[in-house]
Amino acid sequence: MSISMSSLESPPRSSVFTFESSVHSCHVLRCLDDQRRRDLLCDITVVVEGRSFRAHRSVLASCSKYFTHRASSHAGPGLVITLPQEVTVSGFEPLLQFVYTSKLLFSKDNVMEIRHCASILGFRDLDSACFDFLLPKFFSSSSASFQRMTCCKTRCRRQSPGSELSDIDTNKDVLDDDKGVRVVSDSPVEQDVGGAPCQSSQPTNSVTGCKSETPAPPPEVNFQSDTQTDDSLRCPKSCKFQLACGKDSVCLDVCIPETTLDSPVFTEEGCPLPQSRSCLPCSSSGGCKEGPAVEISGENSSHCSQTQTNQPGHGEVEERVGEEDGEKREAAEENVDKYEGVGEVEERRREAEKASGVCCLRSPLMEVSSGRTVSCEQSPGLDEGTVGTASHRCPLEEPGLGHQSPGGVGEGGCVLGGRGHREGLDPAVSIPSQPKTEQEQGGRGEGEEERREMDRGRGEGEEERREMDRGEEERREMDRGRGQGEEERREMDRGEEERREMDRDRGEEERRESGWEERSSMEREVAEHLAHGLWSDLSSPPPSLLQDSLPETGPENIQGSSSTLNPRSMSPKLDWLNQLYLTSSTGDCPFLHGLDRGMDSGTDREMDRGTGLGDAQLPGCEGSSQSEKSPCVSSLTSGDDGDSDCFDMEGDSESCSYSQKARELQLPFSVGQILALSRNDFQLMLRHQTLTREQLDFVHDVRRRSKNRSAAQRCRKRKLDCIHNLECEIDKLRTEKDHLMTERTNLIQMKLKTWQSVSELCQRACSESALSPKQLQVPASAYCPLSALISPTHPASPRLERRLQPLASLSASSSASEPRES
DNA sequence: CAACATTGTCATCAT
DNA sequence: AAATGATGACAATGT
Repeated sequence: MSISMSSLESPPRSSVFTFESSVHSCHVLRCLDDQRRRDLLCDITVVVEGRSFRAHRSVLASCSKYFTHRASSHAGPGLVITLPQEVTVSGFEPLLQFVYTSKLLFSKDNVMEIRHCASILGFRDLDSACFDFLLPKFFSSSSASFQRMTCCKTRCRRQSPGSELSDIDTNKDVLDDDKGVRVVSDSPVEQDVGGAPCQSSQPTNSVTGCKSETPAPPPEVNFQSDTQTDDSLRCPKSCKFQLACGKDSVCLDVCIPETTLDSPVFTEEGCPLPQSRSCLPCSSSGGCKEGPAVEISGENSSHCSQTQTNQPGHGEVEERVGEEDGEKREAAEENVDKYEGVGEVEERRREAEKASGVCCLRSPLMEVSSGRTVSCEQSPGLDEGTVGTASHRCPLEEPGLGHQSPGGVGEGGCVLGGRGHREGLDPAVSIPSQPKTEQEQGGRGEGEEERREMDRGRGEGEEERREMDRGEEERREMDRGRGQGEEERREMDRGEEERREMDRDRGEEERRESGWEERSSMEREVAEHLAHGLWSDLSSPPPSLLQDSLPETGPENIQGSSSTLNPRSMSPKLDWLNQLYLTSSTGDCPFLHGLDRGMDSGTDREMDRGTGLGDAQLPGCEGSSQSEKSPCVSSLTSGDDGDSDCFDMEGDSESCSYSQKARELQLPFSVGQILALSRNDFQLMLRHQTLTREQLDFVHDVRRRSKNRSAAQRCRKRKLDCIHNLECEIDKLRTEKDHLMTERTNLIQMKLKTWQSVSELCQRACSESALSPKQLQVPASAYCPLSALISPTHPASPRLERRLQPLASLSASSSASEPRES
């Protein structure tokens, strides 16, 4: 994210904020690259095969052990380093570019040289990270090998040391296989060889997130035996995953949007989470140092990266489990990764690249080291190699991308930076801001739309979440039933769509100017979607805290609305709360920096409506900083552990009475906060407040009632749905019964005819064989009792039908033999 | 005013 | 042990 205000590391109640700019490092590296190209401030000359390359020694040293050693041993300016003969220009040049852009351009022709050079020069970020994964992909003729994940690859290497590279060496002839190159360079969606290291090649059902068939993993990959492969690998509902997510909603948010965008989810075992889990490049090796993910194709890399963060076995990041805000921030960053590579533009580029057979590898570590280390900064224990956030991202991009994007260093960072810029850091790279009209037209409808998006994002691709989405659908139906301006809302939704269209157009233009052209409108939508989806859950408290504090705060407080509405200027008593907001508010979200405005207006109004407090009662609301608000999704959906649910304040009277009581009790926070805070935040709030027994009881009472209220609503809705489903079932069964009855009638008629023909045949047989009917009846009775002949309409028993069959065949044979006899 | 629907709340159980 | 969700039951309110 471009801006994040974190204060977790600061002691509670002390309003210390940290400004973090994730675009800063991106800019730095970009500038350095620019300087290198213009030979500005370069202090080292690298000679390779007689050719000189100017660069900055510190930059080179930061990426290469070789240069670290050589450059540090030479103090003066004008250092000239002649590389060993083994290092070739074709191998070194891409590496140099990689150093300054974090993107590695390579083709099947020079990949080995690059790797060789990287190995010689000690490129930490590339050697094991990239080539250990990449080369086998290039040289493996088996598509199955492409389904392996990076982490697994690393693990496999450990399991069977040297197997990979030796395979490479012995299979160089496969290098020319276009398949390999294409795979590496392209999106794996339609390919028989999974380009992404972290998933199988089979697209999954976009709804279930599961695929029907799971190709057998390559022999050397043993997912089952891998220590990383626990239940959480296979089960999206695994506790571990949820723990890592902080809440399941996060996981879902993370998982869903791809499906929403028809971007297939690749899974390892048919479920989306395994894939994400299995994408952990670092966890397997206990840190990214050993093997940062070298992922292929933006889409899937994004899949992986974004979910990795939520994974428990995530190296050092795992240690931060429990630091919710850190996770939230991290998850948000990962959303950017997801944002990356998803888009038509990139798709086209990949196709073009596929044709050229040239790939571009972006190093996650470079990105990290280049700046997107927000989480890192918050986790002092993380070193460069273990920087969790970006180390999961190893998208492979086409060369054009790198060139076209000035912010080549760290796409994700740039994406974030874009938003960050938009928030004032650098208008030059801004994404078009939402029109002001958005706020006006947004209102309820947009809030609803955004919420739907959030819920969509939260729900698709995961069964449980779908359940919740259904709940949301139900809730919407309830809303419709209540006649809450559904038409108007649709109108607003349409308006929102149009606005987005306009935004897209404008955005394309601006992005072209600012070097963001690789971000398609679709990608941006994805970003919005993700941001909203994720942030809705991640930051449920802030909006409520901000907004719901209003009803609670009396006129006296409203007068000092600046302090009431602005969490950063709230009473010192609530400083810790400020931190709470800031660490999980839209301010953290790179997407929402540019998106929250319209949405917030919608949610504001929604909340206002819910609380029965309109704008008139909230004079400060309009003036409050938008970035300080984040969407609060009032949802009846359940399933999350209560961390994400915002309170649906339906009961105005209750809320008012609560507010009155709260005032009487002199609660230091509002009822809205009580209701809207997540469980953890709520407990945190209570912990930070010294409340009397009465106050505590009240707070818990209010919270319990509100939760129960929404639970009752859900329950009733479910019940109604159940009834409806049963009614549908009854109808269906009725229809089936009618059908069966008709069929029965037909069968009875057929049976009657059959009996008639049989009796005729019997009679003919008697007459032709000159037997008396009695004589014939004796043997025939064994098969065809007369009673049945007399009343053929009587439901025949299966036994009777069985008896009839040989008789019928007998009759048929006899009738067939008749002509011969005659 | 009765009948019905809706909604909030409580009690209880399960997780 | 506490918090939470689900659900049956009851009461208040609205239609």
